[in-house]
Amino acid sequence: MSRERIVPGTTGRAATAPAGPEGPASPPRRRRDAEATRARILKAAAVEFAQHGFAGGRGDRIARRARSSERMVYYYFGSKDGLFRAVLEGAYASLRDAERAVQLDPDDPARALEQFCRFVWRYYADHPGFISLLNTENLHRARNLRKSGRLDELVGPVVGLLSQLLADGQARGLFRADVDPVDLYVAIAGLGYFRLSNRHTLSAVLGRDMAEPEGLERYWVEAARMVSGYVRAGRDRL
Amino acid sequence: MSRERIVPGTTGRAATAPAGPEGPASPPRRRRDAEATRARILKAAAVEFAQHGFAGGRGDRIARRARSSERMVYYYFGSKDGLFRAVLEGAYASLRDAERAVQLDPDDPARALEQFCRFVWRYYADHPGFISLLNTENLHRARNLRKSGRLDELVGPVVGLLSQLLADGQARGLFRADVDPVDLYVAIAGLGYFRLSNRHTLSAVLGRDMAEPEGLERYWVEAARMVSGYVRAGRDRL
Amino acid sequence: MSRERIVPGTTGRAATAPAGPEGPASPPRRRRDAEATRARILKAAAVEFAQHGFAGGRGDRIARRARSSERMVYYYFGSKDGLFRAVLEGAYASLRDAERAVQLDPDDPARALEQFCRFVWRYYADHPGFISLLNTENLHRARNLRKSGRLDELVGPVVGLLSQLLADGQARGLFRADVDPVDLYVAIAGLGYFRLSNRHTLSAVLGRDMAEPEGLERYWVEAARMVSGYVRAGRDRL
Amino acid sequence: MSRERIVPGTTGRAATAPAGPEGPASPPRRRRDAEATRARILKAAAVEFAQHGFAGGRGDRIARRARSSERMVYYYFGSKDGLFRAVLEGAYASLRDAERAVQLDPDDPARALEQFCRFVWRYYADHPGFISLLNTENLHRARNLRKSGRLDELVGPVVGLLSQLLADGQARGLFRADVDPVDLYVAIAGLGYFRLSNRHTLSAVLGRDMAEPEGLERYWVEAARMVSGYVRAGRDRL
DNA sequence: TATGAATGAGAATTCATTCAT
DNA sequence: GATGAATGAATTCTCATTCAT
Repeated sequence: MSRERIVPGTTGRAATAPAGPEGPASPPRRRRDAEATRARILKAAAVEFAQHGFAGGRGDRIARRARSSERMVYYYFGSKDGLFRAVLEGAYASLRDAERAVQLDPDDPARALEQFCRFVWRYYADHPGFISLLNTENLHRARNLRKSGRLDELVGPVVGLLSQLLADGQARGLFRADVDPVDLYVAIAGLGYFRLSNRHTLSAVLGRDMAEPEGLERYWVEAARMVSGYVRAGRDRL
Repeated sequence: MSRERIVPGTTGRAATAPAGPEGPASPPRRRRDAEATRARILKAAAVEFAQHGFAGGRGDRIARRARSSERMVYYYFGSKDGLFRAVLEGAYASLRDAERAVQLDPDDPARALEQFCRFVWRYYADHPGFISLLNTENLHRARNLRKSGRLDELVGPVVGLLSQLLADGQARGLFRADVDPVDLYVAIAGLGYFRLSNRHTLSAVLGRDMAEPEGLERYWVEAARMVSGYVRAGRDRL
Repeated sequence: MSRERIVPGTTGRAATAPAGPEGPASPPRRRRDAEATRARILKAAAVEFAQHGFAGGRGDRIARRARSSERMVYYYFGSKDGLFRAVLEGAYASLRDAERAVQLDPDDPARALEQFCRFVWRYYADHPGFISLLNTENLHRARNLRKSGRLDELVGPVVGLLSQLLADGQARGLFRADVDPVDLYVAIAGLGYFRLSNRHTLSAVLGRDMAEPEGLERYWVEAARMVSGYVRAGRDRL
Repeated sequence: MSRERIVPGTTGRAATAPAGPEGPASPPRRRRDAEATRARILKAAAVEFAQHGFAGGRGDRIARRARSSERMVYYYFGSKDGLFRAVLEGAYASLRDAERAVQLDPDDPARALEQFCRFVWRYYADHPGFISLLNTENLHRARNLRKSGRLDELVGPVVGLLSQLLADGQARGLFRADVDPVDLYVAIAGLGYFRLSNRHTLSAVLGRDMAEPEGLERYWVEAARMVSGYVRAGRDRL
């Protein structure tokens, strides 16, 4: 593990080369094989690590799911560690891309805040594998993330969005002035994350399916109320 | 793994029965040793699984930390699965015991609610291993917990306490009437859990140490406000 | 490789526990199994490494030759490195034991010198595996030997013997006074070592079997002359 | 390994033919590149095999050091075996070339003998990789050398030179008559070879750096005395 | 002449577990 | 109640090599 190795293929995202003047119809040339193989492995690994964690993740299952060989895993990613890191980076990159695409109502900070919450929570609900990956990475004390080198690139604009939104609301006298955006983000995230990340133990203990859509929707409605009420102006002295 | 085996020794907590009125008496020699060994293994395993997860947990490290042998691990717990289950049960039992001991102000529901939140959050802060164990168990879709058989016995009174507290507040016209205690519990728990369970990735991404005591305290103050504001009567229509 | 591991069994030589009053007839008790297994592996490894070097040595062949399993190799020696180190230490220990047992004529330094040469040369001829092991260890720049920790214990009295012998001869006026014992030892050793260590390439190139007993004996006779002539008094000015 | 394959390009030395009378001319482009690549690979392989032996030698390291690819290694040399053989042949060819160039004083056999020794010993000192290669080839029982086919071509005139020199000295009554040139050559070679080939273990055991220039020079002086004394006439009966 | 992708076979090492006493 | 010896079956990773272009 962790030995430095020369690794072929592109490290970045798959070739989304602009089609250019020759039109969009270029056939999948041979070269794509490499990237396709690499991508299949990466995807299979994401599933495997999400399902079994890092230590529990098995190379042969990844290879099988990717319709490739264990050998290719090492060819493209060098080590199990390297593969996990690539999966993790991919997961963060996807989140960042989603964050960049969020649409918040610029004219209604209160509405925008709810949209923000909904985006965060829905992302968790739609990406259970991401939650699992984060848990695994935290088990590792974020060592892969810290080693990544691409960290800057991977961090999304989410806190910035929230800051902006809060500033807007404050400027309009709608929101109170003493809210820390980072802490608020953590609170919002926690409200959505925990219910899903711990759904199995919670379901076992509380006797209620935590991921069931209607219950989840009801919960989100209340959680959004909690957040909205908290930021509302005129409630500072509580 | 997983094979059921007949295993000697008690499965429950070690006999730490207070000697009581019969005096200090000579300690039962042999039995004592056995239970001491078993307890050391259990503790060592709790540390190991918290640090490395289930799949990443190593029998030899557990044995070494317990100043015992791998052989003894199997002697007492039958399998790695069995050992993990025992650790998990122990963790839940400890939580339950703590929950049973919570003191909430019976005359001031608002204060009681804050005490409740503080208890939950502090428990997480004081038991990082418990968080890790829960994450691992959720990775396993709670299969150990569900298989446990002792589940009833392990579930603490925490939701009951919250329900009671809410009912008190409602009766006094302090709290709104439409709060679901389970969802509120999940929200409270999430507010405290996520920040700590994901502290390493959050710290890496947000550039702020999420477990640092002062920051944590400030966060808890705000989170408590969020919860208090949410349950307060007269805010239903929001 | 090289990870520290707890390794069972004695690290030293096999139990040559003095029989004591109960007589020498103690039957091979169970306990001996471990040492017997360990010894078989060690011997098999010595053969394997001598035949194929370290990198070319195969664990499965060692296991097969030892009538054991690869697993046991790791049980007893922790790693391939550890096994090689044990083999090397064993080889040096055997040499040291042989050196301790050399008999040199105390009354005839000239004769003693020839006995000394003969001992060294014969040891090489009788232990081709030792030569191969030394070559392998030199390929590794003696890293195992230096890491050994038991180095003092492993170095034999051979240079001391030669020094003594030279001193005796000088005291009697038989040997010249300016001979460096270490350099002389290296010269003597080289005279015997090279012919055997390089016998295959030499045989191929020179067209004569370098290890053939009669040719070897003739060579030794001449080499002994060379050494004797060199140390003889009255030849200093050459 | 070992499979015979049809391989392009010359097996012998790269075309370093002096341009001669036909002038400097424009260098043949393509061919030049190919041979340069081949030569770089060969050199890199020599270093790699000298450093790690045959089994320990790694194709990727060779490729990297040669600023080429593993693929090219196979393109030019067909197999690891083939590559090693080429390296070995190159090493012997270089030795032969050096031997052909030795200058021995034709008028002073005693001096010539010392020159001979010095040449042999210095060659070892200047070519530690050659020593390592020989050791590796002896580990393989000289199978590559024997299979080479170019063996005649590769054997240098060194024993012939020594024979001639001895005959000269005998003719002049300076040297004794019963010296076997092959055995003497082996003795001389051994005196120089062993100290360097085993320098690491010797240094570890004897506590003195065997390759340190001054110590080495002193040793050579004494070793030359040993050889000179041995061949001198009038000492036959010893 | 060159190269990137791919690979089967095997290597070292580890893991959870059991046997015999 | 305890232990040292043993092990089958993985598991990660490497190696020399070949394919297709």
